[in-house]
Amino acid sequence: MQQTPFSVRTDTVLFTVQDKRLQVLLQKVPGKHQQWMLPGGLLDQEQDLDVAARRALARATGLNNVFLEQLYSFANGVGPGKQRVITIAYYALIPLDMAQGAHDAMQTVRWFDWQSLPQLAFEQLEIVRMAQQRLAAKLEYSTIAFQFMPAEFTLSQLQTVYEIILQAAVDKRNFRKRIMALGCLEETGGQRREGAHRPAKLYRVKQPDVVEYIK
Amino acid sequence: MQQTPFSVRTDTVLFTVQDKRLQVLLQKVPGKHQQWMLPGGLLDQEQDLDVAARRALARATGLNNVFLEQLYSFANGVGPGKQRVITIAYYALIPLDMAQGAHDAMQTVRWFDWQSLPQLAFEQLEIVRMAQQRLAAKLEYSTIAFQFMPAEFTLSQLQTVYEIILQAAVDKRNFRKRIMALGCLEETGGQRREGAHRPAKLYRVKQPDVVEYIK
DNA sequence: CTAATAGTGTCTGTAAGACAGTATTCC
DNA sequence: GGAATACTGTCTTACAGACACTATTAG
Repeated sequence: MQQTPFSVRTDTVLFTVQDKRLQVLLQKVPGKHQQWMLPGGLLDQEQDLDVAARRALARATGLNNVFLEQLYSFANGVGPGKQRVITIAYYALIPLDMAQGAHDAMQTVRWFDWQSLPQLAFEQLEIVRMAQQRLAAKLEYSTIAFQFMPAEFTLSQLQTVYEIILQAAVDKRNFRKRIMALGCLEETGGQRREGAHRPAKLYRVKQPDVVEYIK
Repeated sequence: MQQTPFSVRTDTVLFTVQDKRLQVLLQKVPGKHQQWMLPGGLLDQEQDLDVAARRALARATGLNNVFLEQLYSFANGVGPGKQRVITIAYYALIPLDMAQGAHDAMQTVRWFDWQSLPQLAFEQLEIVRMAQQRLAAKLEYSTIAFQFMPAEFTLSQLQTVYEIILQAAVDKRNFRKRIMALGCLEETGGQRREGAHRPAKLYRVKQPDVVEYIK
């Protein structure tokens, strides 16, 4: 059987929440002026797709050990005589306080509001859309939102993350009841003062690396 | 940048429910004695991965227009000097009354209870496990189970499908209450007699091609 | 009349959602 | 004391689950 040769790449939608917006990290297309793309790269001798995606993300941002999950695969760039490209899309989340680090690490990357991205290859826009949908869905039935949280955080911070991603206001009392009922958080004992008002209790996630299904 | 050449294949876990078991269709490995594999094939100039998966499935089984969804992608067969293979896994469902057709179409395929499969390549066993988990999860939050149903069916048949996939007994009254509340079914007006007992009403799915998220 | 499956309603407990006032701090 | 955010509890409603008897048929 005649086989077509393929290139295979992983591309990752890296999310964070910053400035009251859900943001996506994009990387400059090398050599091209003001063109952007998802961080990613061609697959070579990596054993594992996840490893390849993590490595490409680390190369672009300097970030390791982020939450990362496979999203969907696409066949792009079809055309007679062209080499075909298979894209394995991933999405990843980093805590609020690491976003600045990603930005500074190299000057080739930048955060964009996910709803006002610059020009991207068509399939990459589709990937971002799909990733945002998956993220919003997972907020409802898993503890994925904790992946956005720094080591210590207030419940108001967490609520803000939910409101931004779901694009809807959330009732404070019901939210706290629900979150605390999960049993995943514990008080650190510390407080945060940041204005002319009562200080907020700080919490931490008991098992920060575990994303659980709930309900 | 040096590129490794890849083969890309789609492999599909085709499910049906038959003989009170969730069954998976496997295909004989050509040339090999008593070895089985998931129906699938190498990708060539297909425009779309879904199209390729459907075509490979149709080639093996003669079936078209089945419910089919992408599952996950894997990088297999790693080894120095070897050509690497990327597998895009799919899963598909067919109605109870089409399973016999798939079996008869060619003598190269057979249904197996998903819990007692013959020897398979390791990654294919993993794919089946993952597909079964996805299917069981989707039963709870979507109308995917209707994809197993023939054009007309009884509520007891439908309940049996749920019980087999979830591997748990279901209360008849609560089940009917919940299913009818979805508003996806309508009575055909017909009945089915099949024994020394009261005949069952027949139902059909209002929009058989739509799988909805519920709750 | 027996055996076998189809069909049906109520009660109870739990979880989600609506809703408003007090507490603490900084200036 | 004013402004700003943290923090807390009750009531109502909807859905999920437990539970048992009648209906209809073939033989």
